[in-house]
Amino acid sequence: MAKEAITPRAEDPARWYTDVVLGAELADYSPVKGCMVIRPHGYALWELLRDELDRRIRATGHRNAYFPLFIPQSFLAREAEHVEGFAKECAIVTHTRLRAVKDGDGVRVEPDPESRLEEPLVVRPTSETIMYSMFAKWIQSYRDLPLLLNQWANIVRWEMRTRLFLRTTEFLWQEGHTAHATSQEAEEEVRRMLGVYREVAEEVMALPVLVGRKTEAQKFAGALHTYCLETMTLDRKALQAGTSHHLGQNFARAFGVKFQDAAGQEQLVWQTSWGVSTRLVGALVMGHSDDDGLVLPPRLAPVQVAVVPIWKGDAERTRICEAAHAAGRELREAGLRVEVDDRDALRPGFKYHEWELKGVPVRLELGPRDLEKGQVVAVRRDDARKLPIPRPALARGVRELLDDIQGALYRRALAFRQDHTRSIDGWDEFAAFHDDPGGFARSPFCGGRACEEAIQEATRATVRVIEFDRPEEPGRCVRCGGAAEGRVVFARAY
RNA sequence: CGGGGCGUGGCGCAGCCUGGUUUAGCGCGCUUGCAUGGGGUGCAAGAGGUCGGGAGUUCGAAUCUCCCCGCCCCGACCA
Repeated sequence: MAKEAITPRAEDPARWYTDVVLGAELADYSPVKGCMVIRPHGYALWELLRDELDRRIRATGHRNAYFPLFIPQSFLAREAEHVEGFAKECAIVTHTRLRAVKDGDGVRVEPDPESRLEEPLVVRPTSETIMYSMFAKWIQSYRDLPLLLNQWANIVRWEMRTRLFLRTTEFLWQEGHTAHATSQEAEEEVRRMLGVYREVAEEVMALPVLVGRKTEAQKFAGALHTYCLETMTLDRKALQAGTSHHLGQNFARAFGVKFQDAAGQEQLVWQTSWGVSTRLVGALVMGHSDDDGLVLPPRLAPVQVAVVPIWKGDAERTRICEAAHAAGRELREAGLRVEVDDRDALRPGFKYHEWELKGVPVRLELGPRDLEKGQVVAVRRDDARKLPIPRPALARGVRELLDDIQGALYRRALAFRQDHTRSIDGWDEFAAFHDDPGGFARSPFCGGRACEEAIQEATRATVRVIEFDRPEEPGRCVRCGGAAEGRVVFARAY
């Protein structure tokens, strides 16, 4: 029977996650600590996700641009909170040349002292500073506003502890940066883009998310306030899936991003920034996969359908493979991403496991018996159910199946989150909850920073989100008993 | 940065405590051939290792000692 390729989630969620990512060939460890190689299957997934996001970012009026990887060190220092937030995780370029030095029998290289830079360059941990230095140059008049830019880029944050996709030293992301004439316009922008993220998360990734505001302690360094999406992983932790910041005029002041309004008055712009990253791929794995490997929502699966021909002997092989390729062509013409697995020397069972490991939503089995009956046997990745589809209705049948799986994955994830979300008012129950079942605790919170720290100290849980749609519900803070306006969501987080 | 674990063919490990019958072995994978083919296929033949690095102890080191390096996991920090 089956060889155990993957550590069961119940046994060790951390290893399970790593096993799924490596086994599905999404990524691999790189020679550089904390960095990863995104393999073709993982990159294809990212590209599909990127396209979904990019389309919506453009549709909301933004244009793509590209700013440099390197930022003058002094730029980071211009906005006080921002420095504090990022100083501890920056990679710095100090030299521009290597030189070869004889070392015993061999040669080693070292930075050439002659090439030391006068001002070191920081490898961008995010691009606010370099972008806004340019905004200051481009924006003169209220007629130049709003400025709506987006950039697809890699960034580097020197994290102490990394995990494939969820937190890597270098990662890929999209960062939107906008400038507006009024605070209200900026606020609308911040919420609009959060809505875009929510739509992609829920409709494309089939991941239900909570949306709302971050506390002072959790917001972006340099922002007025931060909005976010939080999703629940299958080990019941919270994972921040996207953020959208109202930057106010903090950076405008620091970089002199000013415009003349219609009345001829000079004013500082109001700015926003928002981003999602390759972490979303991790969220996807953490949100749907099982002990057999990756489970992908059809809308993002690089391979939506794997056709596995089943034959006995050479004569049959030709016939069956022909039929399998014909089915594959038909599905491709219907706009689906299809792989026909006609590899010889591998038995069907092996292929089943392999495609399951890679998360392919639908597998089609086509053997002599099916050919006879004029059908194809479809097998769903999400619940392993098999159902025959009459050959003439193939494309329509598969499409419907994919749509059904997309919906089922969302509902399953939503039910999981609901099952592990609890309203908790008392401290003892609250403290125990995060240890034992774990999940999201909706609890009254006073909003105090010290209180939040004390809670984290005691339970390792933090405020993940103050939901937009929370009911007004005066109560007593779960920790200090002080006045609380309503409940916030607490959880341990990635 | 603290705690734990681990470095032995591509991957996973055994051997180490008690140094020498080890020419360093096993499973998986890989190559070739034949058979097989509706849930991880069988047989046969092969390729592949300076035992993480350095120094030391010893007649002799994968095995003992010291130093260094790297990786994974768990915490503090973070998208």
